[in-house]
Amino acid sequence: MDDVKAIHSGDYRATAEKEPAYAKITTFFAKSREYNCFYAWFDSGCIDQKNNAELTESIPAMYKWYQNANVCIVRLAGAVVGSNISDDDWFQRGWTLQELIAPTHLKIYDVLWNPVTTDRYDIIREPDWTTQGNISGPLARSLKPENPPEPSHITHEILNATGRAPLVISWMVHRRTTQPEDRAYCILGLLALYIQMPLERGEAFEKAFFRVQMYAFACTRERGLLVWIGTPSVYNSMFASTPESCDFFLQTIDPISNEDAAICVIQPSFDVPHLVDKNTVKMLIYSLLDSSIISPEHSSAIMANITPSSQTAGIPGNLFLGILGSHSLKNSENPFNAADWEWNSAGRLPSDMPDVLHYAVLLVGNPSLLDQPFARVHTHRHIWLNPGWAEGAEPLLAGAFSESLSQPNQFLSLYTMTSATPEERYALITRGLDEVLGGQQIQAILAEGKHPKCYWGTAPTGRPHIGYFVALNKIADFLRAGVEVKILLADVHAFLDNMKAPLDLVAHRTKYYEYILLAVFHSLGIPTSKLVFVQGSSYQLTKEYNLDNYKLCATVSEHDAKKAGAEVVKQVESPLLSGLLYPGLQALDEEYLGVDFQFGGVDQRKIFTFAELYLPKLGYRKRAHLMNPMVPGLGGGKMSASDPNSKIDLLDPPEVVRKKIKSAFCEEGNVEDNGVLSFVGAVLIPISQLRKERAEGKTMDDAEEGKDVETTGDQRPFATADAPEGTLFTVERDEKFGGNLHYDSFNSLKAAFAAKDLHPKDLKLAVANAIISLLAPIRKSFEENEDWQKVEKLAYPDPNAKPEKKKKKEKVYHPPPPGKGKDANKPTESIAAVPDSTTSSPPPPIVVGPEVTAQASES
RNA sequence: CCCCCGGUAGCUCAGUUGGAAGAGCGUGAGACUGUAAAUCUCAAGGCCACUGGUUCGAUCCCGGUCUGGGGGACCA
Repeated sequence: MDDVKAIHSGDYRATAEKEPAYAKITTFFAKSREYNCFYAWFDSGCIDQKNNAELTESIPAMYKWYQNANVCIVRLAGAVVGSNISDDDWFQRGWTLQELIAPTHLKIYDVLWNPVTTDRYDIIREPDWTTQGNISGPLARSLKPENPPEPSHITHEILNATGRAPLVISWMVHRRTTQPEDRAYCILGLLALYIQMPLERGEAFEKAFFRVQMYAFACTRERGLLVWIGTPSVYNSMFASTPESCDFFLQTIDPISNEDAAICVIQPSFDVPHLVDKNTVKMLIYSLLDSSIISPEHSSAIMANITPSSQTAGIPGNLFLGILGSHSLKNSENPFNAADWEWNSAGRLPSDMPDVLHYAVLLVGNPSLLDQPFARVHTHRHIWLNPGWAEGAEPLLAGAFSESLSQPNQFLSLYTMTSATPEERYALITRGLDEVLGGQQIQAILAEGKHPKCYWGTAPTGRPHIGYFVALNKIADFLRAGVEVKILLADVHAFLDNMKAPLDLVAHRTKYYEYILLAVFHSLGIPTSKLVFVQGSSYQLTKEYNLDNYKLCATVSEHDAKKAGAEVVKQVESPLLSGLLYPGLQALDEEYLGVDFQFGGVDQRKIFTFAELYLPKLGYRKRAHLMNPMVPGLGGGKMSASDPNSKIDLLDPPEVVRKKIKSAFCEEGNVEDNGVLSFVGAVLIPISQLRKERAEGKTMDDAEEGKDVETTGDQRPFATADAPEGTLFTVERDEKFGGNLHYDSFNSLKAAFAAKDLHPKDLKLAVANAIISLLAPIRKSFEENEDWQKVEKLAYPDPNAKPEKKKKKEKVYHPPPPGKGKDANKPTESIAAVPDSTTSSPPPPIVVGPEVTAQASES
């Protein structure tokens, strides 16, 4: 229909009637009338190919449009009645697949508009769920052989069934499109109705194919998408890289035998904003069972082994089903890295294995084959497994599966909750905090053996300062306690809060924040693979979110909104409306991020109580709130982002750090109003504590802490080599004043300072050195990362560079005539200044200014 | 849409019947203390929003523009 496109885009009024496409369209309309249709739709004329928004909306919907049409009329451009119509190009193209499959009533004409059969309809499919198994009509089941499965044989029942994905995808193997990415896009509607996936023209096929699978999976949880054989997508190894991987309907695949094995690897990518959850793993097991990879008798044996009714049925022969996981890998790295699987070398699952994994591997087959690469199944020789599993020697494994099937949320929790009691976890989660609201909720979650979810949000406004260490360090505690942590980059909030980040900067600042937060986490030894970064605008602009926001606006009084934001939202003389929305959005985030509690500074308290009050009024669950203490500013008062001297930026170079610490207010013996001392208590001691515990191996759930390959910088506590056991902070001091001082707690340090045993200057030097050592790795990663540096320039344009030195207008001084002017009543002075001017005529202008030339007098 | 008021140093604001721009706070340097603060001494900083006009001369008077605030717009 390329000719139609020409009409569509060109000036058709003059030439339209001469175009062949015009005749085609009018005939199409005439045929439509024969089927009593008064409205007709055709793709090339009714979708503006240049309008990306329209495309995005249309493409997934087209399937539904075809399905709901009274009749779908097809004209084969390369066939005439009598020839073999199934050779026509229409059966080879990608976009035409849904035209063949979706309609309830399909009528096919040849190139001369002769109907290919005398029947009113050629293929009729019943759409109703009771009759969807029916397919009839003269061309149904007769155009092509039934095997391999062919679209003209397929009923809607099959298309709606779980496990349909490989079938649908396999049809694309032999179909083609003009644009490579369309080969992926055109099955979107078949896989998931009503899905909205942004289309990118010129996108590489593999990326497009991955996104189609991901969106379809997110939308439908169609587990058939996980069933494929071949090379995994580079974007996410859950999914196939090409449609050919799903083509096992077309080729003979031997079921897994005792001499064979299959491995599936689940690896979420950054594009999938959640970790592999238990249900995904479970679904993968089912999809393996569904697939023809596993022979029926093995399949039933596995089922028997994992269903709760049977105890220890055992799997015949060497066949076994195993599961592994790792959370130490970076998304981009090869999951088959031997080093990352070392923890399995003990021959059993680790006792503190979390139920949320970054990688999960399901294995079916003969473990002795794992030392060799497989032809059909992607795998790698480096995986090590304990063969003992195969013989059912690990009854826990079977127990885990049966547990998982009876209680969907308990999958693998057998392994995760053995190392620490709920009480210990709760104590770890809440230690060092200023206040906890709704702690019982967290205790209840822990008591059930589940992992609480939390989020910490930050609005990308000014450059982050060292106060961030308090919150970020606390997150290490959360991870150790098995909390799932999301980091919200609240870009929308940054804009709403008095436009602290203008719209053109906010995207860059978000990126900048992501870089710097990652660098800080790495410098603290916190494995970032466990953290999920979420950008606020990724969900805060959706329809549902906005509707909830409006609901909230109709619930909250202006007075309450204003009060809730009083501490956090910048208070100005004439506040903007956006500031009133701020607390509401933050409340909704708890629901939309699906967390159990929110974590933030005590300055967030009003917003937190606001959320606790109003979220239930929208029918949502009330969340718990944890608040960390605030670090006071160096000059006393708040550490404010707007006052550069009250804060130290995370990227400040050592000289600046020393200078700022030096100028801080720090009165001898004064422990109340002392920013330097408070910083030791709020940041340095906790970090030291964390490092000490890590050195002692007390990291509980977070086994990777400090071992992450990304970890940068010195990870020792702030204590010198000569410090006694248990020292958390050493103050180096000149022998003249008595030598080094060692403290094992903040209280002892504070007491020493109050008693004036510890001099402010010594403290300042020690603190400055500690801060410098904390910041060094962050600065280093900044200097090594060119992208980050580019983003920094875009995010924080130099204000001094912007106003291109306004040229000064030359000033011409016109002395007042004698007797006039300000000093007229002091005649001696003015006459002395202009001795020649005795008349009343004004003196000539005197040009003032260094670079003034003749131009001045011209003007 | 109508009326009123404002825009001067980083901040809060003075000021001039039109005659080379001021304070307080803040900032920087120095002195005094084993840090800082306090105190003292010194210093830096302004297209007086933009743009036309009147004038020998405009931050000031007049017009326009931009921008911020307050009030009104037939309800009492």
